[in-house]
Amino acid sequence: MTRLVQRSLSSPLGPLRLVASDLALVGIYFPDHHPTPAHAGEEAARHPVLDVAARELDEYFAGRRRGFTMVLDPRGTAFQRAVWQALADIGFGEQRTYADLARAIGNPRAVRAVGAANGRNPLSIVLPCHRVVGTGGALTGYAGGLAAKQWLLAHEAALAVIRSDGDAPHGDLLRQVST
Amino acid sequence: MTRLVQRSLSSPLGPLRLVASDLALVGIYFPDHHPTPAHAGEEAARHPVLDVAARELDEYFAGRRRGFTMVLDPRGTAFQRAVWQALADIGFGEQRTYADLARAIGNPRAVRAVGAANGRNPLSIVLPCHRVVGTGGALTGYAGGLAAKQWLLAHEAALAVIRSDGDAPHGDLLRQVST
DNA sequence: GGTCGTCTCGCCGTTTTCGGACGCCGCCGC
DNA sequence: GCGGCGGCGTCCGAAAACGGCGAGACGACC
Repeated sequence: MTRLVQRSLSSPLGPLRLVASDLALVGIYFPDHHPTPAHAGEEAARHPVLDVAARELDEYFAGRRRGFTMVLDPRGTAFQRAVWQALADIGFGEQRTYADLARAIGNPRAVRAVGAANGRNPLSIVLPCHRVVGTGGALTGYAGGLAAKQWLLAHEAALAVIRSDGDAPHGDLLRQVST
Repeated sequence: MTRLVQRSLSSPLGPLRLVASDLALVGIYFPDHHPTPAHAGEEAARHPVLDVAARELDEYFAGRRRGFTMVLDPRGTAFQRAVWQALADIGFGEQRTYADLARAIGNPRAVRAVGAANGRNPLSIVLPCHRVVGTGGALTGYAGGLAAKQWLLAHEAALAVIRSDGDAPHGDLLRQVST
């Protein structure tokens, strides 16, 4: 396996850890990511992929970006990659249910397995597993914590519509959830 | 799945249970076959496949037959069928090692898997898994018990060579092994 | 110093076990 | 009735365990 490098990126959700191979981004992890990822590597000052990823994520958090262009290499089983691929089809500000995703990959009864694969998504934010919720609308879970999921959804919702009433309120939501 | 029928056949190795579908023979099992097969069905008085199988097995045990002609339908995974197919290429009185079989199916490192597939051979005797031994010559295992394997090998060895000194001695070998 | 045995460990398909980022259904409170 | 909550059933994939092995590494004997 090719050597991995990493870098920390500060964000509104705390310091994110970006991990890359020579060619592609393989991981984006929250401070206390669950389950704890195995990926690790040495710190890299200059790195083509990490540089792009860091810039685009900064833009995303600043509200100036809705999609990403860096090369991705999400590593997992065939099933997991199928699920993660389906994630990529969910547009900015949209939402899907776990059942939706199961149908999308042609395995409509694999609802729970989809949930598990979602939980193993190594590229949080870029592969938008935060846009997947329960059929009833419940957030149900997130590797970076439900508060982070809520923040991301609010962030996108605020930008997805044409707003006339000032700034997005999602700064507050982070506190709301952590009861 | 098509309905299965069965019949018991007495043999020098005890009563064998023959199982068939409408079209083909799917199982030949020893009295205390290990692992216990799932196949079961109603007793059949007249049945085209079972009739042929019973006759040919009788001839085999009597030393008047070296190959079989009935239609076979060994049910298993793709890998298992590949192994069982390779069994069919081992001639009467010959022997192969598990490593030989692994090479034969083009997967030389799958030695243990070959052993496992061998153990699941549903058509004992007809698909001659008894002709497969360890590299060192050890018998290593048999669904009908090592004594049965030993008996079959001796039975074939005795008939495979042109003998001038009377009858085959394999009746005794059954006792030898069960120490 | 061979050489035979025993032990260990790598291999690989199958089987079993495990656990969950679901979702239905029923109960309870209103 | 209606909505919300909680328990349980179900259904998957993932991971670990399991052999009908075999090659190599040691040790203990001639």
